[in-house]
Amino acid sequence: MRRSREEAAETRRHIVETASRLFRQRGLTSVSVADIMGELGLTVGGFYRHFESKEALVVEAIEAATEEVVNYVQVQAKGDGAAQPSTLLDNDYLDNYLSSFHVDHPEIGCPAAGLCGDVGHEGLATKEAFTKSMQRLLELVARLGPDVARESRDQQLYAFASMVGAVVLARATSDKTLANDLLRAVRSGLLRDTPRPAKKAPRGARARR
Amino acid sequence: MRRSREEAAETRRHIVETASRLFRQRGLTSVSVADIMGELGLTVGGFYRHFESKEALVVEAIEAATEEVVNYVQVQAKGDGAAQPSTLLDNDYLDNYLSSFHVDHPEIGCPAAGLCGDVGHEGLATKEAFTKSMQRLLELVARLGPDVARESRDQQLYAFASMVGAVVLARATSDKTLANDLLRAVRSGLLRDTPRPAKKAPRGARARR
DNA sequence: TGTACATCAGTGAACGCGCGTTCACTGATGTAC
DNA sequence: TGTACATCAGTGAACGCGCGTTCACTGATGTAC
Repeated sequence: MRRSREEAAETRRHIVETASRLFRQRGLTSVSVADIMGELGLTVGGFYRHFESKEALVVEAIEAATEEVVNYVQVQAKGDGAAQPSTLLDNDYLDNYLSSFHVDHPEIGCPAAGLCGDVGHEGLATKEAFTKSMQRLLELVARLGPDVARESRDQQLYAFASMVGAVVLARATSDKTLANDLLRAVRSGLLRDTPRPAKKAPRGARARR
Repeated sequence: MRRSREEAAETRRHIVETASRLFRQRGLTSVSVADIMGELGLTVGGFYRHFESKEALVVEAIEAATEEVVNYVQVQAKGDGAAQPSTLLDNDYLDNYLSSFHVDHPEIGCPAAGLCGDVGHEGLATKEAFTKSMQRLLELVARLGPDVARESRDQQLYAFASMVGAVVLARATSDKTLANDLLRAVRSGLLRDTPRPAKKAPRGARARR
């Protein structure tokens, strides 16, 4: 039953991809190793040829989910008007993030919004992976987020917290109207707010942290 | 081994109180019925004399946690300067919510922040209880939140999402500095933001939804 | 007020089930000659 | 290039454990007379 190195590597990738999807969709605790392997038509035993523990997979799944959304957002941004990261683009990004589609599809959505609740109850390794993910996502907000978030790190953190909060709360409510109100309120709040006096923000590349 | 009606009622209250604390601290899935009963020195079997299922307890625990923090915040507000709900008070409320203490003590903290991640993966009854909780907490924000949140429902939702987001993310990170940055950024964002032109908000009672 | 009996709060063991992890086994893959 | 053998990806059953829930049982409480 041995598989070639290529096949094994592909299996490993499939496990991480499936885990990253299922964890965001149903939570870290509610998805078992058997669920993930089963989704791939494999049995549990083989899992431990690839990972030391479930927690090790959680860490890689968080990394994979983060790469996935970072790439997606960047491709989107380049794809439709390479010249300048315009306000229009900003709004597309915000609209996508604060959409019913995002609320209804955590499995392909932001890992910060999908996992923040669970990660609070997990071990150090998981929290560290989540922290790295947050830092990557904050870079995205700095480069592609609403104008207000380009001003300062504080503005980025504020925008990020409100966006994640809106999506997480929208997912936790049974009231569709309240969910949509939350999304709309945060969207318009972010588009309206303008930081203090003037101090025009540089549009160019922003130093990585 | 039968207990008096009073004793039984007290046991029931103890179960709800303990559950409300443990659920916020360790999550809905990670706390078992046996954990809760064990904390009270009782055995699991007796649980079902008081509740139809674990989910029924989850619903009551959410309600109890909400009442608890609503009462606490209102008493605080009345307690130290009854005359007017002043800006100073607002800042106390914000400071408490966006504090390291709140991040480190979910068991006595905001149920929206403590449970929103879990509730997304739960059944309808739980989501409905959580929705009611959110509505109660939004009233608090409207009455005691930062000035900005008194202007409109959108402002309340925006403030609420950013506050919950900050606390949930702060709890999920292993980086104390990032956690504190999030709290500070949202706090100063909420205190800075002033809604559009002027349109002074009424300070008096606000209609319940 | 006193007695007989029904009620039922809490016990402790058991139910079937799923969890993360381990392990002997399989047979195709990879390697050494 | 061909053969012998070691490796190891994946299988399937088992490990000990904890889960939510059920149930026969207990004895103090509550009630009917």
